[in-house]
Amino acid sequence: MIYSSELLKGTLKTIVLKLLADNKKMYGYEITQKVKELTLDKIQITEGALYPTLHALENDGLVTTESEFIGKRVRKYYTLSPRGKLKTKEKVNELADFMNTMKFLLDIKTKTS
Amino acid sequence: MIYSSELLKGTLKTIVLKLLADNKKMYGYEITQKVKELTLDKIQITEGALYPTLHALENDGLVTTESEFIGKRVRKYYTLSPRGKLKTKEKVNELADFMNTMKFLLDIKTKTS
DNA sequence: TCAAATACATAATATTCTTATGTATCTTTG
DNA sequence: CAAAGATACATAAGAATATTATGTATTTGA
Repeated sequence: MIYSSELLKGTLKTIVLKLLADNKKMYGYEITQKVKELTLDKIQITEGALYPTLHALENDGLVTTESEFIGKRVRKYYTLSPRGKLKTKEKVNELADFMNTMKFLLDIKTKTS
Repeated sequence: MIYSSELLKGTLKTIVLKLLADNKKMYGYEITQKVKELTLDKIQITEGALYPTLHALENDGLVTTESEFIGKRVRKYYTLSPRGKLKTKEKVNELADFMNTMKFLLDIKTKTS
């Protein structure tokens, strides 16, 4: 199963931040592969979604970047800034809370109010 | 806490379908209030999001409607069609699965691959 | 009586994704 | 050794789905 695309909406930024928190330093393509691997292909981040998201995180000062040459090809590493680390905790907590709320909503068997 | 707005994206349709599955017959305003109540004000569905969603469900044949007059004011009830019931199960299962995957992603402590 | 709540709806705008396209290098395999 | 596939970046057009604003109207409660 691959999830219908709308589910990812609103969670991509949090996923990226969390991966950076766990892995210190990652580059874009690596992030797509890591997510694909960890989710057994259920979540496949497209490049058209990822790169703009990474650029937005950089503009917001949540990550810093450093480019490295691997042969002749450039590779752009992203690292969380101190503010990025705080933001990650907030976003992860919020998403965890949201999922608990959703779990409750989806399990309710109440027939009347 | 009220969740940042992007989290709701992609889950609204599922929430509405699930509520209709549990309560047989509901009208729009009632749905907004029920969600607000069940989530302790954490999720507040806006009318601009809800009504187009309900209309889309109707166009897709997932719900049927019947209007009723309460005094001089109209109230439009929504009920799941047979296809809507099937669709609800699919969507709820998919979202539950997605949340498990996200839970795993957010909990991982792996430092390297 | 007048504000707040109930009840519907739509339009303009914003956000955030998909899909398509572009460029270029590196690696594997027949 | 050529060609396909993987690696690696990026942006633009379009779609989907929400917010915010606006509109209409009735009912309720302080």
